[in-house]
Amino acid sequence: MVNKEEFRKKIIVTSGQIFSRYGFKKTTMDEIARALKMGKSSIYYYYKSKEEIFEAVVLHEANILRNDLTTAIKSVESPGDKMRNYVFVRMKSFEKLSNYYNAIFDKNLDHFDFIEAIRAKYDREELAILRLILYHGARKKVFNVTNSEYTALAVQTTLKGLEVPLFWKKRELNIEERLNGILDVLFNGILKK
Amino acid sequence: MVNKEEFRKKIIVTSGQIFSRYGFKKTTMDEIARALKMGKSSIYYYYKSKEEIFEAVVLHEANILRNDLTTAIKSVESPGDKMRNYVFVRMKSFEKLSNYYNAIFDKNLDHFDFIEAIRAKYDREELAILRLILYHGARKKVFNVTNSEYTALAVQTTLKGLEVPLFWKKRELNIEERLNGILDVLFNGILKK
DNA sequence: GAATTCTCGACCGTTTTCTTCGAAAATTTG
DNA sequence: CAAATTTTCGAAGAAAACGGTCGAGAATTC
Repeated sequence: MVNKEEFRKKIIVTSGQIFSRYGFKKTTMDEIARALKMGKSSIYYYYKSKEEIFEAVVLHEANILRNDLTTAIKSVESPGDKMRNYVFVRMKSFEKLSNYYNAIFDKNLDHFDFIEAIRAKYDREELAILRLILYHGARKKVFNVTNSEYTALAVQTTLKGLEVPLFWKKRELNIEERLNGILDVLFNGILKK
Repeated sequence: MVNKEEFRKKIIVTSGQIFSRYGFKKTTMDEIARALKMGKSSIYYYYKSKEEIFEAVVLHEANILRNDLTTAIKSVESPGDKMRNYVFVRMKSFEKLSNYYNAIFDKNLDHFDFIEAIRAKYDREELAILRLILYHGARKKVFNVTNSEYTALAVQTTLKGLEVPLFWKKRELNIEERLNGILDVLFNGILKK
């Protein structure tokens, strides 16, 4: 009884690994059960469906992403580094998460509107973070930003643009290169000369 | 008619990408068809079964591996570099190929003895290559090898040992580190002092 | 315009897959 | 220890997915 919540978490972590590798549809309950070394039916004692597990996994993963991002920007001082760290960690994490999306956009997007909810929430949070970074950068006279609100939106749009190939093509290997290029442009348009 | 062989190749390349990502079982004919932008039944005009496609893919991939290996050892001069290149390219390729094996060793190994045949053939070829590298190294007085035959076998055994975790564990991230360590040991036991 | 090559949707039989259920372990409680 | 509760599991079902077939019809070649 004391370990029940703990075991639910173990299920999330374990099945999360499989989901991230194969996506929602291609991951079977048998696989999850085997990975947990337990009978398949036992899982239904903790979660009532495959979808419920998936939901919990995505939520968990989203929280990890949030955490990674905040520690990434806290780990450096200068606004430029903060921005660079944020962008890199974000895109790296999305590369990992892209499998979840590929899983969903197969045909079933009807039932998975909870993902859109998470997404919307994180869009707002991201905007706030970006705005803060930009604002502090402007205060420190490192960035040349008059309206951090609008600029944050522009940056976010760019980042979303980077996500697109992650959905469609399976592997665009030059993503790191592209990131550097975009950061370059971003900074040279932003930094005080 | 002129493009038929060409199209067969396109099928191999495309489905090869999917196989390498999801393995044999999790790859569906519908997916392959969708990726090729063609009706599922049309594929059966070119190949008569999923297994036949898979067989062609593995053969194709094996040839690419052979090519990569020969160019890798031709690209450098010194025996030490040749050996190092060979080992690295081989292990990198096997990491990519490991999905095929994971696909097969689910439960169905009965029907896939053609893989064992390829494997055996490449074992022999690999032995020949290793023997040659060692032999030339010894001739150039860089390696201290008296019997290149036996030493080649020893090296091959080590490389096979490295494959094992690729089968069982999905991701052993420190494989590159391990490779360096093994090469270190190998060279320090081989190089003339 | 006939013959051949190629594509495709509809469909079939089988297998896979998610989920349920009831009963048996295992554990806790009285 | 025995009753009560919690946790595990094998068997089984209902539905979906899957590999593969077939015949008809485009598209191309002759």
